[in-house]
Amino acid sequence: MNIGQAATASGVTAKMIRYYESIGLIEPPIRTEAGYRIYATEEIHELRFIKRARTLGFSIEEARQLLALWRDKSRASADVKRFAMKHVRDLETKIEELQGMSLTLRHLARTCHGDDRPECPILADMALPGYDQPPHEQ
Amino acid sequence: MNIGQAATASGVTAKMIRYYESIGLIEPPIRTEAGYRIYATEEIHELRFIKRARTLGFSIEEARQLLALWRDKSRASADVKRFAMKHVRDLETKIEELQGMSLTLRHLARTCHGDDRPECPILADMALPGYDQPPHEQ
DNA sequence: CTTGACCTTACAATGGTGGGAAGCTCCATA
DNA sequence: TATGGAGCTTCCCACCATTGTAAGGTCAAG
Repeated sequence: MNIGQAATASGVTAKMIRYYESIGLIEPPIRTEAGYRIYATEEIHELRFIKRARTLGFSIEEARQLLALWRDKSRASADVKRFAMKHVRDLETKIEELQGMSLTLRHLARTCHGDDRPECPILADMALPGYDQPPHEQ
Repeated sequence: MNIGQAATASGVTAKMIRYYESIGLIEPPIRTEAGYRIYATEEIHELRFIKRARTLGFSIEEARQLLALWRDKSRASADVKRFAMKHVRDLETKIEELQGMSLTLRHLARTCHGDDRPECPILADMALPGYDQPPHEQ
């Protein structure tokens, strides 16, 4: 199985497979005489694992740690669960941030007439001072 | 007002002010004889506007468009509102993506015992095939 | 044997931001 | 007045994850 087939089978582009190899996320595979990378089922599984981790929003470094947990057959499932729940909290923090932005903008938009006239509280608000850092200086 | 004071007044770091200038987001300010950038109240307002737009999750290119709308005193408020609501939809799409990830991980974590034993459905699931692209090949 | 698809490496760009080096300027204090 | 330190200047590099491109080698089908 060469890199193109591995890409199709795993859902990771050939480009990214080479990149993951270059950063040591996956082991360099054996090569043909001509220098072509050859992947076995085992490697495809790893790539799929990585792909799935990325889809779930784990960073590459986190995927690296997950891979380590995956390979370590003797680690406690509690370790994995802790790791996963930490990521869930990270995701939810991010979600709350975005919801804050969305809500603020919705509120602003609601007060905007949205007609031919130029007056617009959205832009007016954005020019207001002291919004990003609440005023708490000396 | 030099760049450091402008940074403090606007909440945008000096570093980023120079960057915004370099990409043409703000106009190059006048300089002292020694080459120091000098900012007036007007520019501080623009920087604050940009900062606020970024805080609300607009990209720099979007901030550029918002600035154009802001400067154009005759544009219809409907244009601004449309722009803002488009961004709200973008934000909500992103939120849904993250919620999908979070939910999936929560479900997986719930089925994981989280004890000393190594069996863990979280990692088992992540190695499963055909998850990221639903199976619809030939 | 040619052609085209695929492989190889290497380098650049993206979006925002931070970090740092090397050199100049300003201002206060000794 | 000299000195020192803070702040300014430009320039280049790093991050993360991914994509694009270019120049060249290889494989398989026609």
